[in-house]
Amino acid sequence: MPELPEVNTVMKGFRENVLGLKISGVVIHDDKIIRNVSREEFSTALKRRKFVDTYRQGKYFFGVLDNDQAVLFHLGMTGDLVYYFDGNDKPKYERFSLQFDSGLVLGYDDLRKFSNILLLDDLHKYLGEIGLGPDALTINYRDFSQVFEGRTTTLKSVLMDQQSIAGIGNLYADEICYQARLHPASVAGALSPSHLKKLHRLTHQILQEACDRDAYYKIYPDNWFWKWRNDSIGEIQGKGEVKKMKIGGRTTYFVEGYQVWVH
DNA sequence: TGTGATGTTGAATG
DNA sequence: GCATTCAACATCAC
Repeated sequence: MPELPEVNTVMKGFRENVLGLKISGVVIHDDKIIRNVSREEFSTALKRRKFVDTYRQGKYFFGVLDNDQAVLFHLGMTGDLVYYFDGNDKPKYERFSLQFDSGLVLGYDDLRKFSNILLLDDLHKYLGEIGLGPDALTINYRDFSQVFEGRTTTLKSVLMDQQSIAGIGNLYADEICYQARLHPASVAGALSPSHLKKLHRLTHQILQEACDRDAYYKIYPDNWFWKWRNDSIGEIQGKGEVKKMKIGGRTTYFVEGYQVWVH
């Protein structure tokens, strides 16, 4: 689920619900869910503190504490934040929860446990260490086009490479390729400046529109590829047949003939 | 029933 | 260095 717009929406909810509230308790159900410190260290660090800010780069979002430490919420494939007052509303796969003075509980729900939850002293230092690329919403054209230079892999693989551009996952990569009318298996380094300009513009546009709609795909624009990107594979009127293939190990949908293969 | 696929990523391999 | 594959985990659809 979570690519940049989904993470941005989760972060918005976090800001609206818990910013400024004092943390009164921490409950950890799964010992491995906090990856870099023990459950005791995590609890001690958070108790009686407040989140005062958030930060996001790509799919990585941080809650910043009032002592400048930060908690990374990297949601993996199935991570989500759930807010409740009544213990009966606890999500099914809650791995840990934070209790606030107001009685509100923030539950961290994660079925598949691919998430990365870290307690960090310096979030920007951490981002440097993992070499995360510039955020896909704000990357400028020069940086964007540079990451394609000399690359022999596919267009889609570069779009999804978090060290090149942070925030694009499987679904939005397909959407960008479709709207750019470029085949996702096009050779990245073979794309012309006009292709790259179009890709850069669409990346911003698509992710921004998705963020504006709070990643609620039911209200995505009608002309998006989104609704055809499923297994009831058919024909898009006047464009071509919807096909499926593996690119970079990921299931990829595209419209044959409509999306030009540059190589 | 077993098999393969699922939005994430990092580590291992070629 | 770069590109690709697999593993981490739990569930679901066929």
